Amino acid sequence: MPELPEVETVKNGLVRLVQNKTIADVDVRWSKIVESPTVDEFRNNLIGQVIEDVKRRGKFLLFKLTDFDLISHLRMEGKYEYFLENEISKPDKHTHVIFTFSDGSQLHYNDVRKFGRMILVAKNQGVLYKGIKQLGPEPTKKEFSLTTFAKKLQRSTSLIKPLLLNQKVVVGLGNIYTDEVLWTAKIHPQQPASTLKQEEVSRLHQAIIDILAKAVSAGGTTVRTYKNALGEAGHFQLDLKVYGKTDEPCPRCQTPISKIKVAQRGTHLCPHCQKIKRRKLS
DNA sequence: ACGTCTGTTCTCCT
DNA sequence: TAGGAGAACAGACG
Repeated sequence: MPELPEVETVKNGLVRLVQNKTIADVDVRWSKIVESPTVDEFRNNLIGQVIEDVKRRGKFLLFKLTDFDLISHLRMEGKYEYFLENEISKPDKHTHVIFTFSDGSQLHYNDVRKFGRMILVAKNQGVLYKGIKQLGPEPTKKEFSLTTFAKKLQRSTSLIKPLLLNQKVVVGLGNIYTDEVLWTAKIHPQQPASTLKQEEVSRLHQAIIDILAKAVSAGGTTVRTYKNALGEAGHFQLDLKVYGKTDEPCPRCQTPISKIKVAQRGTHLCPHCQKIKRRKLS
């Protein structure tokens, strides 16, 4: 499900719902969700811990506990759902982890495709976890330097779309926002990254910052099943220009949006606004 | 009924 | 070391 704006929205919901709650019990119903340590240690270490805060880094959630960091990645379809004691619903076959708090309320982790993962590490060691350590900057004006971005594009042999999906250059983009950002910057997804002109790099950089920020304000995008921790859909889907708009007119030039495959991912673009420019690879 | 599609990222291989 | 293919899994759709 989630790219950065959706994870940010889930994080904000979790802060409202479970901050300062004490974990009284943990039921792991699908053990592969817990990557490490063992399920027994995971459970034993979590019991008695207070959720002091919930943070986000890239698409990772970071629960800051009394003595541990709990890392959670939702991958494609992971969801958190919170229940007060008097309205707890029965777990279904997609409920893989249940946290019960000392006030009787529960937080369920649901994941139809079972791709999501949780990792429990020592306090403040979350940032050292491999998947987090290798992440690029957050897509904000403050963290995301245009000159560093330009240099990384220059040195890459990759096409621009797969490069943006790889979280090492900048975090937060997934398949939806990558298509949106490239349309906004008028760049073809299959343009080799090293052939972008300075002006294009600059437009792309700005589009990444702007679109992700706007999508956060809109509470994320719901195109299929995404819901935040409060069970609410996002509404950035109303602002999508190309994702899921195959054969609909481009909002800029009315040319029908086409859908192609790039790096095995469905990719939407305007064939008029986004043309591959034949340039020397430098 | 079956092949294809789906919001992610990790591992393996060249 | 970078980057492409395949894997992990389940369900919806035509």
